[in-house]
Amino acid sequence: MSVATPIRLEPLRAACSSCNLRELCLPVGMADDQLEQLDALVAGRRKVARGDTLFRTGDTFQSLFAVRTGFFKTCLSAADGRDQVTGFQMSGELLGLDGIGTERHTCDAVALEDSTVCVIPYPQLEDLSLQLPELQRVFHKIMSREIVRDHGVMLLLGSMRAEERVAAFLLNLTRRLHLRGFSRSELILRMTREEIGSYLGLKLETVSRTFSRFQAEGLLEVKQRQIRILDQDGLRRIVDGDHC
Amino acid sequence: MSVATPIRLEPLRAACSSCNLRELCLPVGMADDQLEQLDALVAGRRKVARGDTLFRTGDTFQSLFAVRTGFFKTCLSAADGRDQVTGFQMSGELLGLDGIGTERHTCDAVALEDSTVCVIPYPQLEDLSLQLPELQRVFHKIMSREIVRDHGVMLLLGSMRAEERVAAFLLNLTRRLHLRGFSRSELILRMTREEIGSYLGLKLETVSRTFSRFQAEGLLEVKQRQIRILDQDGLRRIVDGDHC
DNA sequence: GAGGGGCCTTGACCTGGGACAAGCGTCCGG
DNA sequence: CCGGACGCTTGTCCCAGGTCAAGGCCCCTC
Repeated sequence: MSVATPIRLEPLRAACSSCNLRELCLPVGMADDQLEQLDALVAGRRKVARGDTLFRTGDTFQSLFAVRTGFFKTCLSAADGRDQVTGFQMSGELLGLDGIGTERHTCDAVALEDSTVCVIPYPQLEDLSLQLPELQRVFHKIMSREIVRDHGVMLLLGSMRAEERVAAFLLNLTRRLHLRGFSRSELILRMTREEIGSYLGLKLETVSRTFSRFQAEGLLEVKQRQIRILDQDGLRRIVDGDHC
Repeated sequence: MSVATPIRLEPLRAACSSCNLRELCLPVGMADDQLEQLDALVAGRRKVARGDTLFRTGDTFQSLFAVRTGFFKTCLSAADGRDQVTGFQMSGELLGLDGIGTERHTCDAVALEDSTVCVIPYPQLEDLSLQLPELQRVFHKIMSREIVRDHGVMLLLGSMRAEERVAAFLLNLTRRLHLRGFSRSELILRMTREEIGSYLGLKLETVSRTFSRFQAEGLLEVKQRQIRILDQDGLRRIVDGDHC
């Protein structure tokens, strides 16, 4: 019973060419022969247990990570202890782009459930993308989309009301989950109310109250972290500023 | 008197190699022979009069733009007319990175004073960066830094109080101006209170009141758009959450 | 230099969401 | 099966910042 489980040391061999995430991840749109070269690039997989960090602020930047299974948050901590969740990442999404500029990571990446990531050594990625124009193009697009996503979060934080923020958050999550084959209407939150609040610039009580209000209005069914969306259009109307 | 001024049609020839912004702009850290190739890349300059837009949401993306002289804002407009300023750009900074991902611009770029930009056709930039690893590296770093900057704005919008936001904004502006050889303590705002407010997630009245309060506390001297910073450390203390 | 239109400031009042506190559910380890 | 910890909900109160309104300043044009 109390025998320690041996730690898996052999790196799990990754293979983009046979990965079911290839349409969502770095390989998107690449030809088969190019995919083989990508396979050689990915250095292996790494498991990250729930609650553990994949990297933290200040760590020297060496690799990007593609989420294979599981769920992450990235968060910034200001000098005075303030904390800001800057994003939630699910399978197929890239972690670590923040580190390229300064060669150090500028945020913490924490697994919100047991997860695995593909490790992509950055120097090799740069080398390979000199050989594969298609890879370079995809990579630039991924970075650009991250910038656009961040601008969307600024819009949310800068000019939306609490209800609108929460509705936008739920719609965004379900959209991304749906792309991955999950239900459009049912989801299990992997993060606490406090983490949602930090991401949305709200206090956890406000998030909780907003969920309760949405439930009372028949938009949602909320049971702890299980959410069922009953009226997607209703949520959409809220996001589009229909609250008057 | 009423003779129409002829429009300058000949594209002003740009030359990164002799540009005094080369340490702040795309050419940062590149060798002389590489700079010559960059010169060939830059398609020319474009003037943008105060109030005019360089590109708008939905325009097809063709080029990046490096601000040469002047000052810009980028802003998002939500469906319901809400507006969010996502950034202010000054000389040496790149505009248009948002367009790479979708091949359309996702925000408007508006000149806040008469400005000139260098036009960098994006397909050529991609081609050239396959030839010049150094260019690729610099470009990736610029994109990554933009992501990090955006995360900083999220922290500001998500967890700072009005005073902290305004103080952080002023410090950020003066830091960037100082890099460009301007005074660390005096600046002229090129944007309205409303634009500052939009960027900081505040109403213009709040920005105005905060300026007045800072002035009353001896931190600043405010005369319309002319600002003189009297106590930089004081501002820094405010940003670091010293308000209790 | 008169008039007008942006833009900015300031005041008075109001409200959305924060702060604080109490209690509940659920899950986990012993 | 119990106890405790953590996360969630809900109530009450309060305040930072929003809203609305009234001038004031500055600059441009005629």
